[in-house]
Amino acid sequence: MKKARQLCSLHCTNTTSTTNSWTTQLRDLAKQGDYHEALLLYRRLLRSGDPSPAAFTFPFALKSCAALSLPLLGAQLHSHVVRTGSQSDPFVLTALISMYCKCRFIDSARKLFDENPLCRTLSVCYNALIAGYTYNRRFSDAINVFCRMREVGVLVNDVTILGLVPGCTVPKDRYFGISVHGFVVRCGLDTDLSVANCLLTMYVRCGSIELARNLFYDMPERGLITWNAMISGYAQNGLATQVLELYHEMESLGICPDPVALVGVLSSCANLGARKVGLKVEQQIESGRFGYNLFLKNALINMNARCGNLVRARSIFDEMPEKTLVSWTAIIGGYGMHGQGEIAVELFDEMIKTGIKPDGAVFVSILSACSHAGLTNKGLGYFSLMESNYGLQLGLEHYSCVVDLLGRAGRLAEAHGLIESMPVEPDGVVWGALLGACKIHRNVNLAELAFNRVIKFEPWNIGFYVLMSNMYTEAKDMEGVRRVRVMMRERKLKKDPGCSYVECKGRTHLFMVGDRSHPQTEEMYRMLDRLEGLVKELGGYEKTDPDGRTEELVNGVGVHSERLAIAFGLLNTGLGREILVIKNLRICGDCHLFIKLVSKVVDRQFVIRDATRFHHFKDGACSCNEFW
DNA sequence: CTAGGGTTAG
Repeated sequence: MKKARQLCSLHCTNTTSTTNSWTTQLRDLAKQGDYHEALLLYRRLLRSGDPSPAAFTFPFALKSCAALSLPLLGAQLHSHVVRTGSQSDPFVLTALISMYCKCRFIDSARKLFDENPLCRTLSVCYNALIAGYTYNRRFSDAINVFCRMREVGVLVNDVTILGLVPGCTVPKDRYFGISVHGFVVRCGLDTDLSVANCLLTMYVRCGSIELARNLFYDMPERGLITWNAMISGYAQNGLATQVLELYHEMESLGICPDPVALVGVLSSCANLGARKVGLKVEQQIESGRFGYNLFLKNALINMNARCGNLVRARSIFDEMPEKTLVSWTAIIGGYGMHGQGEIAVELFDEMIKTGIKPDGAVFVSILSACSHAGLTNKGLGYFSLMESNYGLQLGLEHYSCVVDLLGRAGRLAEAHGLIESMPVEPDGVVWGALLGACKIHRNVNLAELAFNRVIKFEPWNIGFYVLMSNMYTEAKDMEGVRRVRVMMRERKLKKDPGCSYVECKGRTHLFMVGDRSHPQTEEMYRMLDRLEGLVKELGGYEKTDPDGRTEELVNGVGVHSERLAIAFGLLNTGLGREILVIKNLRICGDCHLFIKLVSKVVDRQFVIRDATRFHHFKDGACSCNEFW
């Protein structure tokens, strides 16, 4: 790149270029995205003394100003345009409007549009203004311009639609989106691939995945972008299994994916804990056939971390010459997920040192990492810095992390106090975190309060009823158990228990809470008793946990599923081998301490894989093997 | 003037 620039400047200074070749060079630079260089060239062009040829280069120079967000230079160019009488050139006009819009000077764009009579007859000018309003998130203004365009009879074309439709971003916008879709069909614009892709993405963003899917299967031809839009659409809506299905369909049709598709696939592998597919994709990427970029590396870090290979995730991270905030968030979240909060903390501090400005997402990662590792005060420290030091808004997700943090540490009153002092209305997640903490520390009174709040927000969430019922069982409050059971029956909620999986000799074994269905059940329970003895003997809980939390191996409700998975793994896998435990960590984040302790006691390595959306496979543990 | 992408607790 540097060499190309040197060549270019040599060329520019040493030859007596004609206007055309200057313009061509400028255009090429702008097209390559080398906007800075393009503007330097433009300046030299001006200095060459002849102002009139500059007119041809205005659109490219303006585009560069737009890309670099240089409104002052853009305005200078505008006056230059006026001086040279170029404001009757449609290309220049649209470039000016677009420049102002991209620089967030939308009112200047509007002024220009209103004051220039030529503008009001040209599709391209309307298009630029509509796209500009959309870009500046002034969707209703965009709609108004679109309506006026139709009133005055200016031709609506594909680009008009492409500028307007992305303004539909929230579910309620989809009604407008649907009406535009109808208009598009009536005008015959629906045969345009980019228009169809744009509509497809619109449905995804408005949360109408059904409509997106219908459109996808109705389309007579699909381009790579169509496939990608559908894959990311599923991925963003949490439909990870559908992503993998679509990816397989793509493969069977012989369509070669590109990095965009693979990012969506990897993200779904991460959510499913689908290691086999993930590794296959990673190998394909390494073969170099599909291209490689930053997005893909971040997706690989995330996939490896969530699929149990934290070491690999770390090495990809370490080898990245350029790390973005997302890279840091992924690796910090990875360590947090595996209960290695200390490393997460080190990484977070290192990130701050390198001058990266943290955002809300990375704070969620670090707070939850602290929570899982019992680093309560460390986490509280970060929380207090969020607003004061980094000027970040505290969201519900941060409050829920801190309630979880305090709650796990047994500081239930403080957790409750924090909820009461929140400037925003707490939601079900926040109350749910308190409820979970009450479960760990057996505070039935506070649990009742949290339970009553949480089911107001998520009455359909079976997990909370099960949790409360189990607490009553522990407290031998049979009346309480009955009350919860009645509520569940009234609401027609069926038990949908959490589960863990362990891989052994190529097969995946599934365990529910308190499971006794496995043929080796007796052996497994004996193994757990032995482990409990060993851990207690070594004073494991007290020594390991800086905040003195305790966690029992077996509770009154039934043995946690990951414990069964571990017991099974210890019984059935060879010495020195890693035991892979797959657990829905979002439902039960408690397993880390246990795994850490047992890992020490038996001197074996456990690899945890997070299968957040694994329950999509619950129809049969075997079906997941196809993906793994 | 113009269609697709990574990270976030319970």
